[in-house]
Amino acid sequence: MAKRIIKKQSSESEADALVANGGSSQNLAPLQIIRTETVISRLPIHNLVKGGTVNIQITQRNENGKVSLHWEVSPSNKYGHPGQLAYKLDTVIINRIIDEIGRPVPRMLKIGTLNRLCGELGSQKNELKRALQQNASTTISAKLAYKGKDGSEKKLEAIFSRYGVVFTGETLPNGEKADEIYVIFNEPYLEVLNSAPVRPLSYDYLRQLSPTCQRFYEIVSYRIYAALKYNHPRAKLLYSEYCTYSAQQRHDNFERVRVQMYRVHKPHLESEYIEKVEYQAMTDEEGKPDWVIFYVPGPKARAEFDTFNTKQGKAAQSGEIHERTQPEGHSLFKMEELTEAPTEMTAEALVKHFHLLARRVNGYRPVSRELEQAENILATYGAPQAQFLVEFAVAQAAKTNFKVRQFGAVMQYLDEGSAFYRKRSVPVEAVPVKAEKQLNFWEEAESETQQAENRLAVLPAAELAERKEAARQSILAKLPAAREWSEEVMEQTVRASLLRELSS
DNA sequence: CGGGTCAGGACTGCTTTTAC
DNA sequence: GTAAAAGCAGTCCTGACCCG
Repeated sequence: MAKRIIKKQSSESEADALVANGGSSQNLAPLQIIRTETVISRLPIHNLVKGGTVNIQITQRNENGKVSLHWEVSPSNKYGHPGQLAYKLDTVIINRIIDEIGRPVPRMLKIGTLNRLCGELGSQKNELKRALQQNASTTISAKLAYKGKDGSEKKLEAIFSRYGVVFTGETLPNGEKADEIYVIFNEPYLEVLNSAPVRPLSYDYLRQLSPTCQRFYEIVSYRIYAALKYNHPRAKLLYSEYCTYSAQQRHDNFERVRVQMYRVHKPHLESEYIEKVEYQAMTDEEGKPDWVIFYVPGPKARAEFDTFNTKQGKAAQSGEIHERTQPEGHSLFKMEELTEAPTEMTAEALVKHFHLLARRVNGYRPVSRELEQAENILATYGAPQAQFLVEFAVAQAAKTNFKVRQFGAVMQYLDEGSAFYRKRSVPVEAVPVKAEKQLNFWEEAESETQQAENRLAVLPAAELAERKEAARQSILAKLPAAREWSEEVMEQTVRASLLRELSS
């Protein structure tokens, strides 16, 4: 059986070829942009931390308690957990060859000789061979849903290894002797490679980074890209999720976190991919300390964004678009829940954004009065400013220890936030909240709100009416559109205002 | 070409020091 | 008091060399 080869510029008719030449005979000048699939590459497989063992197991449930994402990586006892070299091999060599070949990806890919790959990665031959064996022998148990590049709903439910390896001189499935090293993709992985959206990364940049810094770049680039696309000043990333998706150790002491992340951030700050890093303390659902990390994109990120949005990059954008259009309940990753901006800022999205930031409630279902309030804000201020106002309100409330619980509380900050928004040259900083303070924050919130409600309940009728009227006038002064609100919405907003007064 | 050995370097996590 | 940087120890990687 004759071996069929796909050249770099393969024609459509050749696309189903059994064997592809991954570039061993071609110039290996790196591409400026590499497009990688957006499903499996976002989840951790490799142990990038030296000196420690990692147990990669992620399970996420939706609001109904049903498993929406299961991801478990089981390395081979014989070859060990794929580490840094195996990671570089996947991201620098194999992903690049896949990108060069284009879609559909053939089942069998020629990746080169040990010597040449060693030259590319600067490694020893036996180490490289082991890295390939580690990648090939590591099994993944996955259950997840994703959106295909054609927009269709896809599922990945399988226990699989991504590919097998045939070394030089060994026998290929077609009976021939391998003249170089080949990887043979297994069906679940091949399906993802051919159906998942892709997203662009700067190949030159990721190549020069150390593995942990490269992984950070892969993770944060989604957020940076989104922040630039939607013209937001900062991108956000949860520390806990960074740790989960990079398989790095998670600390609960801020000094540890800062030092750990300092090293990860350093090359990106030096290269000006990131201009500024800020932390905001919070707690996760289990009450463990966590931090929202804000990143101000630097000139390099902007230049990258511009490149991706011109010539070569245009074709590679589908990935980042699809990641933001996951229908509710089908979100692949929890990481998406803190994305800087939904594709379209609807009233529902705005309310959800508020409850996520203010109360760490995921998948909140807005009630009608909240939707009405959000619609009013959107109509008055427009989507970008509306989102800013929500974030501003949450930050300002944290400053004064006001435990915002209802969307109506945002109304209190509209004029102040709007003034800040107009002076965009003056950045609104994240309000740093000490971890130890934050630990008890929400525990206190319940009782404080209850106390405020108790105070409200015992107010003399005359004083209550007076306070309500003052609050109503204040809201109307701040937000002329409030004149159009229903009585119920106005009542709720006034009530939120009074609770704030009484809890301070 | 594949594999083994080994000294030096790189990286990570943690602690301590320094600067403000 | 806090943030940034330096120092340290342990582990793993890297590159050179050698052998079959």
